[in-house]
Amino acid sequence: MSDTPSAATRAPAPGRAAFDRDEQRRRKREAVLRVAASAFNRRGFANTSMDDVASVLGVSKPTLYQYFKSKQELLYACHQVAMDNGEAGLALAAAHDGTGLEKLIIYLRRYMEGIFGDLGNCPVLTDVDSLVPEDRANVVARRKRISAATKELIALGVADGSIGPCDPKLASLFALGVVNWIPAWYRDSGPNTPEEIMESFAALLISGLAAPAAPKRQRAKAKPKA
Amino acid sequence: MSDTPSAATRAPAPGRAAFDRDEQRRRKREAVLRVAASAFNRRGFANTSMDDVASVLGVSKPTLYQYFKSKQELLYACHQVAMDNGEAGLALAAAHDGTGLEKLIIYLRRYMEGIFGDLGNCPVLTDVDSLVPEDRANVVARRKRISAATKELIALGVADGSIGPCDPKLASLFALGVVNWIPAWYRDSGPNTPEEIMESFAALLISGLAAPAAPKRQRAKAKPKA
DNA sequence: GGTCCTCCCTACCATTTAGTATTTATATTT
DNA sequence: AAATATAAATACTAAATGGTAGGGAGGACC
Repeated sequence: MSDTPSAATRAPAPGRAAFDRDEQRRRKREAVLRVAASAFNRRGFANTSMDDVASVLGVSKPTLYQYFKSKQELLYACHQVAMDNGEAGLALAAAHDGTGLEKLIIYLRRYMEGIFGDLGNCPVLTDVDSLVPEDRANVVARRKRISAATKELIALGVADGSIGPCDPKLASLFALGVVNWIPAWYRDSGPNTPEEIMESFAALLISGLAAPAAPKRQRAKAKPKA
Repeated sequence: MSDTPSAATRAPAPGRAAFDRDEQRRRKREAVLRVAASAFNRRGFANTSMDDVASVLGVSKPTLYQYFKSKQELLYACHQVAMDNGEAGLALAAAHDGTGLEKLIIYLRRYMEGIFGDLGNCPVLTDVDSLVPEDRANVVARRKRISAATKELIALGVADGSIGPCDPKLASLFALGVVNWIPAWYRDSGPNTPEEIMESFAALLISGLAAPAAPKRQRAKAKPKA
């Protein structure tokens, strides 16, 4: 106590220790999120208890509360990851210089990659109602922007002739439905790889949306079965 | 009061009174199911309490238990209605004499009609886990049959040339995803009528699946918006 | 009028589960 | 090595909610 242990002694590398700790903490937090997302996705948000999540991780429930202050925050984080994927796809599409249809497919591919990714295998976005009102408003608004951007992409395609005449609003709901429904049936142990699925779906979307007289009519080389 | 209005008037059809009672009971049961299905669909099964359902109907909770022995039975009934719609569509498709693609569209249209119908606006089929094990097995098995039939319809179309080469399994997941996702966004108060939606989606599915060189390449006469 | 029978409601119970208070172990710093 | 801060476990609280028991109101039939 003769000397207050503050400044001089902690100076050498006080930051690194803190950094390592923070890094570990960050990783643990992510592990919690990953497990929770997977469980929420498989069994539903309300059907998954915090004890369930904890037991999968081999820890006890209060531990989870060191990383997320509530179950709802966990759900909120899941929603954000999913929306991050959507926005990443939109950014990719914006960066690509091509037709509206091409942009749309680039976007949807990226979005699907997120869905298949460990973390992005995120909760069916249905459960907006379980969120805290403030978070809900946030999620709804952000999702609305993503939806609108999807619609705009399709409208662009219709305008430049790469997409056949259609109602962009309905066409976007069509495309997003296909993609959003994936978590409902996809299982890692299933017969198809994410790549096969993305390939097939992209091809189906392309042929579904492409303008009838489109110059290059792509179709995935499907494996004939019989 | 001199004459009890009972006997004479009731005598002619004593059975009718009983019938009316049963009929009333049946109607009440249906009302419960309708309200519950709507609530489950909107807010999720687990987020909807029996008190919620009861209060919408203006009755008390125990009353519900006169028509359904448990909340899970209510969910089971919802699943059955949805599957009834699917099977009705399959029957319609089987009765139609045409290409695989035509059959598929007939089936999916009927299925969508069910989804838009008051009652068929049924719970996202996701919540299989909330069912009693026995019911769950039943639902899973029946759904698997419907899924398989959908796949078969597509395989038929591929075989007869009305549908382009593709993996029938993935194509069926594609088509069912579009349709199953509808309850997630459709609202009666929305801008589009069920007919418009069905028309658009059918057109998108047709052009998405039809064989490239298909003789009659249909495209819905979309209303050009601008 | 008396007796069912049907229906529904007011409590109530029991279970599940989100979240917390308190204690114990672990690692880091001086 | 002592001290401190962090992390995690045990044991608990409180609220929500599925489901039930028992009673009361009203019509139907003798």
